[in-house]
Amino acid sequence: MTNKTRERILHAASTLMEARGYNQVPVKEIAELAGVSEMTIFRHFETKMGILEALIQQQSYIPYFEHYFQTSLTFDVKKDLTDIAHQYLLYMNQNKVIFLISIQERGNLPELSNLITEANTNQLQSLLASYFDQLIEKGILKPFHSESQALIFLTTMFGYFVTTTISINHFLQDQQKMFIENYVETFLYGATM
Amino acid sequence: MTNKTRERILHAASTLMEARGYNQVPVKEIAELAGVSEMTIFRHFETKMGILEALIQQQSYIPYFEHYFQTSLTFDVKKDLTDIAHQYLLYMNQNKVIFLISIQERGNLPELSNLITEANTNQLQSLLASYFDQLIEKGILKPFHSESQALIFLTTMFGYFVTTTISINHFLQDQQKMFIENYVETFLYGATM
DNA sequence: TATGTTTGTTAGTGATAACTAACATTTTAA
DNA sequence: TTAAAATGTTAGTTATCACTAACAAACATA
Repeated sequence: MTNKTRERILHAASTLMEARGYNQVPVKEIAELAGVSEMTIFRHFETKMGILEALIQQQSYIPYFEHYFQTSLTFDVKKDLTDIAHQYLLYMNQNKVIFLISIQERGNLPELSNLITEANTNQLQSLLASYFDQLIEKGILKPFHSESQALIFLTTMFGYFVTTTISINHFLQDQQKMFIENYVETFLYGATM
Repeated sequence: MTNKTRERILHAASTLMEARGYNQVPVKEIAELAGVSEMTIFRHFETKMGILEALIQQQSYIPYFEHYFQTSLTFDVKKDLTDIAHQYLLYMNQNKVIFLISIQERGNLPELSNLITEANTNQLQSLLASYFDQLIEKGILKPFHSESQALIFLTTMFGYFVTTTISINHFLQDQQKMFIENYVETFLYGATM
């Protein structure tokens, strides 16, 4: 039962903190939603911060983008970029709670922001850039600065992620496919005639 | 002296809240930075929320993008888009504190998010879309769905804004010019040969 | 059944922070 | 100079909340 209790607590914490952040969710309320007593939480996690740390442990799964880039590329640019965009959003949505809390607690836990931005930019960006470099060599892409273009591509997807994350219904989740489709098209072929 | 005191308080509050948000900044600390006593703050603003409201009043200047679109367009697409991007970032940076707090307080003050996203998407997006429509008619742009393309363009700039806002030095401020330059280029002419 | 493990209950501690009250001091302007 | 307005000081109230202690109840498993 211990394990299920722990999961219920983490799930409750995640739900509440996604909506209201870390500081604004009292432990008592997490306990209520999880259907356990407050004491149980402290016995499991010691401190409130312990809950957050467990959440980070549980949610910030660092995907092997390396693996993806080594195995799943087809060098059909359109297909690849579309897929990368979806993969990226999948990853970011899994880290949504942590992302939101990292903004909120940026004063207290600056390391948290890095968890997101590290993987976000550093890792993915350089992988994407070297993919672009390969395409440049193949004569498919223009000989631009690949790092800059990777940054542009990921920045757009990041903007999409943030928009869907902070505003409830600003644009709907099932518009995602269309957004990516349109964006990849423009990114590759431009808006001009 | 009243006016200067008020300004000093608001300035101190803005500085501290930009770094650490609303809840995590005690009134006492705002008083210290402003060089006034805590009582003075309460005499000026009644409650802590009063400070935030005054900040919103002061900072969320809603720019007349309409005016801009009516007067400053040259229909040199590259030039226009570059300029629009800069204008947009200027606007967002003026609302930076409010943007950050709106994420943090999204549980308590959901209306706040709208201040940003309203002007952000609704107003600017449709203005940009109709600009695109004109360019499509002129045969300069492809006959795509203008709203979608406007969304893409603004989403990228929004992503850039959020990145520079939440991570201290993720990419530097003076890279802005280059980022916009690169992005406009790719947006217009695409990444492929 | 017996025993150890997990959970519940209750009452309380200590820290923080928003906000108030009352009075003293300084500053401003006529 | 003098009165009013603005600010400072201090001491305290109240509420919230993380966290603890001690004991009781439920539960699991051997």
